[in-house]
Parts: sequence; structure tokens; C-alpha cells
Amino acid sequence: MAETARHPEPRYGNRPTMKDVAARAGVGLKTVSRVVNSEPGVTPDTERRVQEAIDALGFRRNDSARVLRKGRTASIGLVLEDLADPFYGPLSRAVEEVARAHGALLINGSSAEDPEREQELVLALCARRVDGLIVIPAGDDHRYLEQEIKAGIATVFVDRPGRIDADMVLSDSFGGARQGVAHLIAHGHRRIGFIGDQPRIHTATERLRGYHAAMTDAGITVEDSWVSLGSTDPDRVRLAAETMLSAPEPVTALFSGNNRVTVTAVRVLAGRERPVALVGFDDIELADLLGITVISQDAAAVGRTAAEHLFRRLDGADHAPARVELPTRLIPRGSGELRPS
Amino acid sequence: MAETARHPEPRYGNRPTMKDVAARAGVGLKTVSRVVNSEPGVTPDTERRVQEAIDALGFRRNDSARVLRKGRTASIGLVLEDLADPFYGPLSRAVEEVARAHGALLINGSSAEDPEREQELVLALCARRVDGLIVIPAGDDHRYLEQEIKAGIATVFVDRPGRIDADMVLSDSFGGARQGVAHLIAHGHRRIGFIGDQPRIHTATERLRGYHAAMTDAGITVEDSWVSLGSTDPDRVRLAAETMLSAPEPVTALFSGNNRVTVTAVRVLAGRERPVALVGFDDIELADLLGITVISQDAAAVGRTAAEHLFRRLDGADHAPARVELPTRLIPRGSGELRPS
DNA sequence: GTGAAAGCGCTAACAG
DNA sequence: CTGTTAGCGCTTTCAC
Repeated sequence: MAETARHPEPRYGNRPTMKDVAARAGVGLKTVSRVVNSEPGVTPDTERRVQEAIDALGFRRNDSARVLRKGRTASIGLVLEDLADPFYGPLSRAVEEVARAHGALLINGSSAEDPEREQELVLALCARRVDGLIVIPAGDDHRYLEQEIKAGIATVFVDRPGRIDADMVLSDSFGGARQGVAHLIAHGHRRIGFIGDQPRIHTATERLRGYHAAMTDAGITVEDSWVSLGSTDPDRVRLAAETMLSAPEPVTALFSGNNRVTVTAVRVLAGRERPVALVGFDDIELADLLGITVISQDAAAVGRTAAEHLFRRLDGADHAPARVELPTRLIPRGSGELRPS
Repeated sequence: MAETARHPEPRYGNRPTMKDVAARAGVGLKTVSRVVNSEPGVTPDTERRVQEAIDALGFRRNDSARVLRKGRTASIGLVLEDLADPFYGPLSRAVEEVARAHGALLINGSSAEDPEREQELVLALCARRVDGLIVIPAGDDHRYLEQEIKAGIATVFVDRPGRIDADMVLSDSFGGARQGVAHLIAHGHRRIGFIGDQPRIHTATERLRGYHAAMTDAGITVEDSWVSLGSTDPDRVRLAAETMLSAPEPVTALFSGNNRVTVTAVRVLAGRERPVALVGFDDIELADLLGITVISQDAAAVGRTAAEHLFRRLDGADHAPARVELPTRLIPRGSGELRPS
């Protein structure tokens, strides 16, 4: 086991390189490269000999070197809030499928809704020179990214606009919330509560705006106590809901701002005697059986669209940054059609 | 915009390199490297000048080159079945958290339960020289991986054993299923149906084995028509369930082999007049409100454990491959406590 | 405290 | 059809 003094720790477990393969096959380095990359200009016989050496040695091309030379990593980064959130699973999978179709791998990171962590992740991805980046912004200051984008890392913002000039794929939060609240109003409600995510988050405020729009359309004056924005922590949401429902003049319906809020709201309502109407933003698995009326957005479509835009950029498209807004859909299942008691 | 003839396409959008920074700061290349990597031996004054050049140029270290030199990519690969499956979201997130704590990024890929695609993914990850690999096997032949493992890519198999000698983290599928079926038997059922995933999948057969064990323990002879293995496609599961429930001597209870099967089973049962008992493997969001009794496995714990094992290997542990089996937990919520009608 | 030189493993360019 | 050379941007080594 005599190792050279220069490399006391064998790299990559001493994997064979193209040079080793070339030596064993008795050909030049470039010929091996040709075989490995299926480039033309190698006789079947030479190819066979090279292939044998590859198999015998267990050679596997080192993509790090390749990347360094070619300048493309064939990988894209996806920074989202939380991979464990059922909304982001399908989104992520859709991005992955598109990436796969383009021969790229997906590096995934969760920001946990922390702007610093988002930046840290994005910059790490940039240092890896991912070809492109799909970001669901946690923070609202993306100046740190401008440099990177200018330097050539294609970027698409998803779900929330990124405050800088780049492609964007969003769901129609405003319109969806407005429709959902209008639906409750149409069923006789006037005292409607809104429980949403932190106001720092764009979708949260957009949905709140939709709520206000629907209320205003109906000539209803919103009382402060009907609105609660904050973390989606179950305890926080539970308290907010209980408070609205136990007030002297309680709300008769709730609009929940996203899937995390909805599941807690459903649990709270399940524990109460008087039925309270509910419409939630985002569909949830088994919501059909529970009869939960929702505003559904297609997470997979969002992811797919974003990824397609990204690869269009990578393939050279250089039109002005596009802003795509995907429609939402109201799915009535019972909870949103309850009348005030 | 006169570019050199050799590089018609600017790499990385012509990003500055350490050399550029060095030139601008009027120092040597190595000094820049020292500053970038916070190595000691640089005067505060020099450091400041270098830092200024870095900021002015918008320099960001190219990790591809670093990786090539250092032999470690600070990234790990996770190959699972489907990122969109609610079981894998939390698992993936848990892996990511551990990776993050070790300064590594996560490259994620879905095999879609296709052995070829699994292999393709794994080999792509190996070519990138990920430091480690967590694989939820789709296929059952992993000889292609032996070479890679020998070459130094630490590997942990998750959820299903990988048929080769490596670390493994599993849930107790056999024990969990046995307990779940025994629970149904304890509530008076004898004609119990089992609907599971494809027999190619290890957990599917383990859970079936658990079913048989519980039935045997109770002296019940299982009839062929009570067992159905196959894809988790809703149509397939629906048909299987309907068939068992509509037989001349119908089953009075169902055990569903995973979360995908359970959601369809719940829908089928919801549409029937006579109540049928159900216990499902894997917990599901809102299952509490629907009163679904489940055998719960902690996806996050599985992911965390696997990742911790992996990094222990990467940090030099070289004990014999370990096999960890995580316990499951029966959560009675009503559907499993129904008596035969 | 600092820097020049070599080289990681590969691909681009160019000769033969 | 094949091989040689240079160099991607960084870290390592070693000399100053």
C-alpha cells in the first residue's frame, strides 16, 4: 500500500481515471474520452478494447473535472420552504421530472422560511455553479442574487415574486382568495374570519387582499378581530380560531390562508358544537372525504411551468422576464356551503 | 466584446476567478485562496484589500474546481421512489437537515419504482462523486453499486434492504403488519383482506408476511382471494377492494399495505353501506379526523437515522455494516375497532 | 506572511 | 481514426 507522499489520503478511494483506462487499453487518453462520451470516430475494435478496460477497472467518469472544463453542471437548484410540506412534494417532483428530461439533476434545499438560510443556500448553489435556480423566496430582499443572475445563473421565482427582475411563476392568490370568500358570502356569511401565514410572505398578504376585496365587494366592513396573520404553528392557529369563534359576536365562517392553517382549522372546527363554514386555500389529501371546500392550486403545474421556463432560458431564450400566473379553482365539498347558524 | 477564439461561449457567464481577484488586489493567488477559505496567515490589511476586490468583482468561489482538487463534493444523493409521496417528503427533509448540519447539500432523485431509473440515477450521482448515497431501492439487484461502494462512496439503504452488504435502516414492516392484523382479529374479524404494493417491493412482501403470521397465530386459514398485491394505482386498488367486499363471503376487514393504498381504501369504504373495518400501514394527514386506525412509522426518524449513519461513515467509522430496524406504532382511531357486521 | 509552480481529471483544439 | 498539448479554477506544496 505504498502511496505517493503527495497524496496521503487517496482521493475518491483511488478510482481509476481515463489515463488509467488509456494505459490499460493501450490507447490515447482522448480515445477513451471519445468512447466514454459516445463520440464518433472510433473503430469498433478500439472501442471494444477501451470498453473492456473500463469494465475491468470499474471506471466511472469524474463529472467534477468535466464540469470544470465544460462550464455546465447539468444540475439545477430548487430552494423552497419545506420539502416536508405536502404542497412542495409534488412541486418538487414536477421540477425533477422536467430536469430529468433535460438530463439535469436536482439539488434541493429548504429555507425553513428563513431569509438568511435562503441566501446561504442560494449562494452555496451558485458556488456549485448550478445551471439554473428555482427559488421560492423566503426573504424579500434578493439583491444578493442580482450579481449571480447577471453572472449567468438563470433564475425563476416561484409562488412569490422575488422583487428583482426575473421570471416568475405564481398562483393567483388574490383571485383565489377573493373567490373563496365571495363563495362564503354567497352562502349568507358576513362575519368571516381570515387566518393566514406571516405577513412577510407575499402569498399571505395577497390572499388577505383577496379577502378584503371580496368583503368590500359585498359592502362588508371587516373588523380587526376577524383577521389573524402569523406563523402556521398549530398552537398559534388554534388560538386565533378559538378567539374568533368565541368572541361575543363570533365569526360564522373561516377562510384559511394555506394548507397548514386549514388542517388545524379543521381540527378546531371538528371539536365545536355549532357548525362553522370553512374554505381553505390549497387542496389537501382526503379533503374530499372530510367535505372541505377549498381553493385548489396545482402544485405540480406550478413546478413544471417554472422548470420549463428555466430550461427555456438555459436553451438560450432571452426575452424579457415573464410573469406567469396560474389560475386557482374552487372545489365545493360541503364545508364552504354551510349557512350561518 | 472581443472574446478569445478558444472560448466562443463564455463559461459561467465570464465570472471572475481567484486570479482576477488577485490581480485586482495586487496579491498572489494563494493569498486570495487564504482569505476566501478563512485560512490563517494573512494580515488584516491584506485581507481587507482582498475582500474589497472580491466584493467589487462579485467573485464567488467555483466549487467545481475545489471539488476536483479536494476530492470531496460536500454533497450526498438521495434516491427514493417519489418525492411527491407524503411519506418521502418528511424523510427527505430529515435527511436534508442532517446534511446541512454537516455542511453538505442534498441531491434528490425519484426512481418512480423503476429499477433501471434507479440505477441510472445512482450512477449519475456516483459520477458526480457525491460523498454518500442514501437509496430506497426500487430494484433488487444492486451489484452495480458494489463497485462504487468499494471505490469509496458510502451507501445506506433505507426502507428496504439492498441485497448487498451495506448499512440499512428499515421500519419493522413485518412486526407492524402483524400487530395491525392481530388488532383486527382481536376485534372479532376472521375474514380479513390484505391489499398491498407490488410483490417486487420488499416492504410489500414483509407486510404480507406479517399478515400471514397474525392469521396463522390465530389459526385462520387465509384464502387466496383475500390477498391482492399490485400497483398502488387507485383503479387497481379500488377493484381489488370491491372484489373482496362483494364476494359471496366478503371480507369484514381490510389491511392496507401503505399510505397510497389506504387513501383509496378509505374512499371505497366511504362509499359502502355496511361498515368495514380498516387498518392501514403508514399514518396519513387528517387520518385522526377520519378515524382511521393506522400502523405509523416515523418517516423523519427513518431519514434522520439513515443520514446520521451515512455521516458517521463519512467521518471514518468503519465497523461492520449495521442494520437498524425502527419500531412502528399502532394508533387506534376507530376504523380498526369496528366489529364484523 | 506571502507567492510560484504543479496538478486534480477531464475536454477543446489541433496535428498527424 | 487517433494522439498530443494546453488549460478549466482551484488547493497543495514548498520556497522565500
